[in-house]
Amino acid sequence: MAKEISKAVVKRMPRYYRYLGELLDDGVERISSKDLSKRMRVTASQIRQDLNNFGGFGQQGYGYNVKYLYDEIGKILGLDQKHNIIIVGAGNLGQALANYTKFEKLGFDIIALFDVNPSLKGKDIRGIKIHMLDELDEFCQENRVDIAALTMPKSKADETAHHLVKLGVHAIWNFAHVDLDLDDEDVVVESVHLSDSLMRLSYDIVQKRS
Amino acid sequence: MAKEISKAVVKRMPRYYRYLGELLDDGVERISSKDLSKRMRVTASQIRQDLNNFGGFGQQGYGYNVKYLYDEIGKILGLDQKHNIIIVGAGNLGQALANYTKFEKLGFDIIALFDVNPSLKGKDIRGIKIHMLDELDEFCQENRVDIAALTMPKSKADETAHHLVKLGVHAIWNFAHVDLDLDDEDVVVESVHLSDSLMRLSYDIVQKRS
DNA sequence: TAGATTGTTAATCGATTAACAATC
DNA sequence: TAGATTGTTAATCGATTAACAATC
Repeated sequence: MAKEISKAVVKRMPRYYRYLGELLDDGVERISSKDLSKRMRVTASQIRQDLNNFGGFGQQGYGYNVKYLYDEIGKILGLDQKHNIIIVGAGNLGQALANYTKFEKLGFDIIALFDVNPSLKGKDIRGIKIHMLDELDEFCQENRVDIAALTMPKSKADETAHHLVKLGVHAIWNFAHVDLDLDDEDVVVESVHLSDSLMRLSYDIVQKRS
Repeated sequence: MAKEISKAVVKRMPRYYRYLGELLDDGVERISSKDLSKRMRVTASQIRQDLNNFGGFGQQGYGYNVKYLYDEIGKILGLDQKHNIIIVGAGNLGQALANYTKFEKLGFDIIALFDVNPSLKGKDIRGIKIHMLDELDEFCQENRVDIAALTMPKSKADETAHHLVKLGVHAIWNFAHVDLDLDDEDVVVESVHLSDSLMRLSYDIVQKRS
């Protein structure tokens, strides 16, 4: 690729995608960076700068075509292709993710769950089978797995992550409360640390009081 | 307060807390910014700058006392006090959060769930009662509610958030996929947008391929 | 004391905002 | 055409890193 795009910019792209989706639903055909900036409460300058990292999607005097921009951002985010997800750890969080239909609409198909708990054997979530963990290797060999969501206790997360990488999984969505040590591996990791999020909220609460 | 501390710094504090907790568990008594920087893969300079926003917790020639620094960061994050959480939306995600015992250890007690679904009436999660939503007002009047976690569909989130603020809830942990419009309200909001996170992962996958 | 390491100032780097020529 | 609005360069702002005097 030409130039590396900064993390700050990438982080904002899903939000653009969301707002454009809403505009699309509302039947809005075109929007200027100025109007979008009002809705999103960011500067118009930032919107134009951000988008121009990826290409010139607008037109002088007109603004941006909502449908076109929505689709282009979708492509940037890889939403024009399907992704198969497996969930490793079929506890409450894993099951909650499997029940979430929103991801499917974005092209992310959850194709299996895995757990060590024998009481879950043979069960399924919305038709998505819960496998025993010892079936993981075979499953990964027989199916394309694009993303593995890690929803098991943190003590098992690092080990499992390394194992998944060996099985050919190159993307990990990490919900365990550890930083996975995969720096040398050919893998991308996105972590969701719920308790970190809760602590930030707690910090803001304390600040507001004082 | 003297000076506003930047969001970037605050965002890193939970991570420091986590690493110091691990060091504490490992029986490590003191650590230098240099050694911590190696573990955390950040610069020592950043660690010292970050911490000095809140005070001088270290000692020249010695480093930082792990237990002391851990406790101090805990105080900064408000973990020295208890927080009562209610979960509004007792679907899969809400139930998953209620089942998560980690939060309790950090001082966050989930005291009730609420839902509109009558089939959940009278049920409980680990002894935490699921109430019907029409009991929300009364509950908030009779109990101290510090944080409301919003785990309902996004169509109801904004309305519910406003209602909660009216009931005296000043902190919202938002899991709905919308930006709550509470700018004029005296409330702090922390959002967890799971699909945004998934899209960022997807972006990284596409990038790695090319 | 001498070595280690902080707290803090200065330098660098990157990200955001402002401005405006290009152009639809 | 005239007005609107982009794409892009320049200016500003903020965050990170480097350096080092202070001091345990």
